[in-house]
Amino acid sequence: MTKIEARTAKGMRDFLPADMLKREYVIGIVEEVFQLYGYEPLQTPILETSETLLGKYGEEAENLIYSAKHGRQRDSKVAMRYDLTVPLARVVAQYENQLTLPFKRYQIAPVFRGENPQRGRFREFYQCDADIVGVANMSADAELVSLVVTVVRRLGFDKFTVKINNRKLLTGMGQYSGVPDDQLADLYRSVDKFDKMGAKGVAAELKERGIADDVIERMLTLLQTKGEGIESLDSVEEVMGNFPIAVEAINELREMAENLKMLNVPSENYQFDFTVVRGLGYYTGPIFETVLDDGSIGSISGGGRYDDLIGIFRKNSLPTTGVSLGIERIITIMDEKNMYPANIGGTVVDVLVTVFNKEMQGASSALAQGLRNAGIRAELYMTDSRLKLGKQFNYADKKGIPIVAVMGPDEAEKSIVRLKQLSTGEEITLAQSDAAAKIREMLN
RNA sequence: GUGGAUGUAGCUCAAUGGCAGAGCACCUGAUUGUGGUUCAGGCGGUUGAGGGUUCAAGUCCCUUCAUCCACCCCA
Repeated sequence: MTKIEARTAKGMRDFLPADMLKREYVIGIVEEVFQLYGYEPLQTPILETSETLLGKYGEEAENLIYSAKHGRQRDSKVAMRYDLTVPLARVVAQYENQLTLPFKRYQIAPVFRGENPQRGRFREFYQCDADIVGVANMSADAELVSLVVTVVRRLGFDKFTVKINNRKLLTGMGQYSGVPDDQLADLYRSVDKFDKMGAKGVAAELKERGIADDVIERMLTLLQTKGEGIESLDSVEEVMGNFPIAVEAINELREMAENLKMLNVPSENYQFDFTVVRGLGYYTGPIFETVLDDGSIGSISGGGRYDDLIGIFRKNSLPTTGVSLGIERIITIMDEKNMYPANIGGTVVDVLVTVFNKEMQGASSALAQGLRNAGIRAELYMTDSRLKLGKQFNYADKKGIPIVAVMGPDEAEKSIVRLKQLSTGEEITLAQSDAAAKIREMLN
């Protein structure tokens, strides 16, 4: 029989135990902070009806949506979720009578995109979303920024910035500069590359798209408006005070700034940056994304307001804003910089209980069960070959199990046990009834 | 979708067109109540796949597949 090559599909990954322990550490912090801010868990299916997913993300993104069908189906009527935001909109519309507004939910789950994988980018990846449905004012948007800052700080990052902009402001700038309405999308796409290409690169690309030189110049000057805190907002308002949509945008950002202050968000962790665009089509108001100051990877979180999305599933829309943490990128960086506590990774086992010989298996099993009942994560040694203590120690050492409990005839007879801490080689003998307490002490 | 790089043992990699190798890992023993070190031995291959050139191909040529990196886009 020919063997099937063991491999994962393109862009898909397995997480072995050592990786999973790190992921669970990161996800645990994210979830803890989400709950600290009062967000509730939600789970939705991986498969949604195609109708639910299509037409929400823009043409380019739509090409990356996986469809799914079973063997007896000719056409695919369902597709794999592309993010967690559209499913949320669906849920809100579907269960509105069971939900109390404002609805604050979080969801940590895999999503699927048929992109070409590269560093920190995969076809299946986890998103960690927190969203607020039913609040139109900026206290919601500011809370999300505060939430992101708290998560990222707790994970051990200190040099990072949440860049904040407003879709309405971009539209206003386009109108002021004289960009035709039908070219606004092109404009956004080019401006989005500001980080990589700089002002000159963006200018060149806009020119290529057929936008006039003087328009480009006005636009780029506005985009690059800089200033401490809300100063940049003042400067932009001076120029665009006559454009209602720009004024609306600026007022929203001012309101956000006030709220961020009330929430004590460290000022070095956020700034207004008018070059932030964000790709997804559904954003309508403030938008934000988080970048590490050393620029080592793309954004590690993104979000913004999408007041119209729920309206696709329901007669009246609901004001909604949300944020998504890019946990895969965060983990990529944390792996590279080894930002995990020392006790993360390796194994979950606290103690290995040895088995001296076949006759002694009962005594060892009883000890292991006793430890488990006391809350100690105990592994009972198992093998198909000859039982040898040396091999059992070797096994514990290789797996990174910190403590070995030696249980032999002498110990069984006297109801004692020998505990050995592998890191120090230190060994003590004590009553079996005291073992759990002692192990707990040795683990600290 | 576009461009570049790379595919040899489980992993990391060698091998002028001339016998497919090393290190690590794994298993066994030295060592029948104690791990990391050491020593001895063992397991392990359709050189990604298919075709071509040649007395001879891991090596050269063609095709194809896969992976990685970058672009596009995005978390």
